[in-house]
Amino acid sequence: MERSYDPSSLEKKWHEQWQDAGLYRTPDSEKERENFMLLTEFPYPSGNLHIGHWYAFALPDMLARYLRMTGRNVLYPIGFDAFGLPAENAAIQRGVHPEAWTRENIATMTEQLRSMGASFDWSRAVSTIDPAYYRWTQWMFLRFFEKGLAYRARTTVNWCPKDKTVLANEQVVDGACDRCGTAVQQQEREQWMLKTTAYAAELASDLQGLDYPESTKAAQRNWIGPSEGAEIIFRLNVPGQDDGKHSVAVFTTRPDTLFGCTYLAVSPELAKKWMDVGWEAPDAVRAYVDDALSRRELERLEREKTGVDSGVAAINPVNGGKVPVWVADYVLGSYGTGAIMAVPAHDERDFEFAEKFGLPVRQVIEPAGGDDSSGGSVYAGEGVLTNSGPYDGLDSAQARTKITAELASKGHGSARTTYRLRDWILSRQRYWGCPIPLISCKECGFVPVPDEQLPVELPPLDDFRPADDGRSPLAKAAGWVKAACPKCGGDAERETDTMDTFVDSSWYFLRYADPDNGGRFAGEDKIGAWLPVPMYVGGAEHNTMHLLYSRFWTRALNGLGLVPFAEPYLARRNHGVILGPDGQKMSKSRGNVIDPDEQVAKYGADTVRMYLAFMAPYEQGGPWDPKGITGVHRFLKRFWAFVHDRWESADGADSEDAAKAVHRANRDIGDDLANLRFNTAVSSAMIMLNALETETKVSRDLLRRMVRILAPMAPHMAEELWRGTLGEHESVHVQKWPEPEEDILREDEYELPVQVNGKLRGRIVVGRTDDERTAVAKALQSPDILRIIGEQSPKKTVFVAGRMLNILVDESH
RNA sequence: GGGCGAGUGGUGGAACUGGUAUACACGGGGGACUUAAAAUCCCCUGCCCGCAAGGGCAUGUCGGUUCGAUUCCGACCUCGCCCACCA
Repeated sequence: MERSYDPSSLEKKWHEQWQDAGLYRTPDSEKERENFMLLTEFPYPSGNLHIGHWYAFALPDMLARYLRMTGRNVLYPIGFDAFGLPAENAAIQRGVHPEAWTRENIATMTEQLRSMGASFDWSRAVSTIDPAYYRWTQWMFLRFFEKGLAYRARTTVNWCPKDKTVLANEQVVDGACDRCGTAVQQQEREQWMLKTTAYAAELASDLQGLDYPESTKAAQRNWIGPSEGAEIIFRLNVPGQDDGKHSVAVFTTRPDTLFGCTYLAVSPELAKKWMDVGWEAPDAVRAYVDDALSRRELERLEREKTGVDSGVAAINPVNGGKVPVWVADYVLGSYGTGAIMAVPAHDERDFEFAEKFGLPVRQVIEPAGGDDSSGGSVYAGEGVLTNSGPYDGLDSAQARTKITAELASKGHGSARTTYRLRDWILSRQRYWGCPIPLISCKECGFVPVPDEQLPVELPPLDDFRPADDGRSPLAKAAGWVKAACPKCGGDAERETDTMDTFVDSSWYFLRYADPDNGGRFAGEDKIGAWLPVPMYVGGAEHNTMHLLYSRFWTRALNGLGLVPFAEPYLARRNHGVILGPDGQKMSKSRGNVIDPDEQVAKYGADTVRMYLAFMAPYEQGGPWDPKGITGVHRFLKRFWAFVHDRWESADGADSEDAAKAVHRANRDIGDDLANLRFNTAVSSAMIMLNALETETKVSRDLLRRMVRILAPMAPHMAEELWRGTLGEHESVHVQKWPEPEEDILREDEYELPVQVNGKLRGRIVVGRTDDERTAVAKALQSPDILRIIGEQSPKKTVFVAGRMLNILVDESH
């Protein structure tokens, strides 16, 4: 008796069944099965699962299931990246404790994630807010601290003068506090930093060996931004001080233009440093620096170039020429040395500045061949040196080498590669993050909390706003802050900053290998069994920061001998974004949000999974089409009905076409899933069913095969058919992926398209092993072809076995 | 300004390594079933000419290589994403 397809009851039934049976619990090793951790980016527990989560998890789940069926011991882990600002906002707005809010969200989302029917191993679920997890975050931090990779430095933070609070970057909207609208200022403070730049060169060069999309590699390279050039030292004449007593280093990629330098420009940040060490700067300079430093970087970028003459003069080391030193905020304090040699003739920015302030422009490069010089008065390209004394006539590349070498020999500079990458500012003045396990002692400085006292747990607190002095809310937990110095035993204070949440996600994949280990972040044997990650699937928005931080973190651990590999992820694939039906990003305010729970209620999880797979290439994504999903739903209903109908009536035999249709789908779906081509995998299944529905002879063997190859895509329906209709006892998800049989797929005869002069003119039936001569002979008997070529005999023929035959004749008139 | 990528029917898209362009699906048209609707099923559906057979045109534009180009090369146009006063 045929039952109608009722996804809601059968899906629920199997979720419970799978869970009770521990179907997706993954052992650390299995006989004759290769371990494979298929990693996806663990979610932030916002409290509600959206369609993007389905895209991120349900589709890789198809790959996980396929890999399992083809003999791998697949770990498909899940967890929660659960520290972060929204929990604090909820606490402040609604009076819920951040932890309570977060834990509740985790509970809700766990249920929603289960409804997806993904093959997560929940027994290994990791949550970054568990002290048992962040204990190891702290432990790793201390190892970095001991090695000098974690250090303290002054940097600026966003400061709201009205709320008297430090703001995270995402709390600054158009330069204003997102709560009160007050203009945000910059404030300097001491922060903990991680020395990511120590690994900049390796992080850039080692990309080569990784199986990442080209765009991801480019994003990484771009972010690290290696730039080759030279550091050049200029002696300074500072009024009121001995000439040449001080000096400044500048970074340039164009030492060949050194003779064209007509002034130096230093960043306000560097000028401030000079003042701090005793420079008696003119009032105008002080005013300018104060003003520039109070502005946000974005604002500095947007306005017209400004600056002020510092009164200091610099000596060009290559010719002894004297040039003025200006302070200008178009120079970045955080890049290179914070100072530049300005060459207005060959740099747009310097030219703009020079023009505004009447500074000289001195041309020292002539475009090679003399052809160019089109456009404005600034030639920024390479060429031949002029007005450059002994270097005249050299080309830019030669001059760079020579000038740099001669400067180096006199101690006036050196070749240098500079990176755009900055050190990682780790400190956050926040409650809901991982505490930094250090104690500040007046006598001993910053002292690590002893390992055996880890984790340093977050103290209970009622008010989660940052303290009025801009310190973290933790500063308000007086009892917690007070501590004895682990070194001298004297009165001391705990560090009150917490860590950036990117820390938590920098090593979570390691914990999946050994989530319950109480003695180490993960046992060495477990790490050896599971890591590095062979495949990491995630959103393109994490191609820069998360990926880079995580790569850095792993490299740092590797440097300490704590993990036996430098790169955490051997392969990476990105997925696209699902947009609303209007083609816009989904948002409540636009009213274009597709709620996955509603879709599941209407069509079932299998339909939602398969529609997401079908709608577009995975790396691309695109708009959700409310009509489009019906096509997939119809397919599943037809598949269901087909298997039911045919199971009872099936006798032993298949028609040849039926067997071909199934084995072809068998092969194609396998290839497609293995390569994350989910859209064509679904299409292959549809083609199979379309072909079968008109076939009368379909055997039970063939039906079994059909159900198994559908299992990765529609796990619930496949299980119900397999164990219900087909009467099997073991889950379909522990079955072997069937091998498509070559004998069945091989065609003894096939239709060969025949072209005449490159135009398709007919088809002939040829044997699989027919050679060119046979094919041509057959073609020349075909009326379709004869009609075109008439009496002519072929001038030339091109034959591609299995593909086509092209017959070339003289064009008739 | 730099980097990466994409332009194929009314729509989402398919096409292996240069070899039958438009698979699969949505939408549309027609029909069956039904009192009706939903659901389901069948047929048609790139454009132009033609009753038909058939022919011509078409993968952003223009060129090139080739027996043959959506695919490779060059120039251009358009769009998207990421980065950006990085010296």
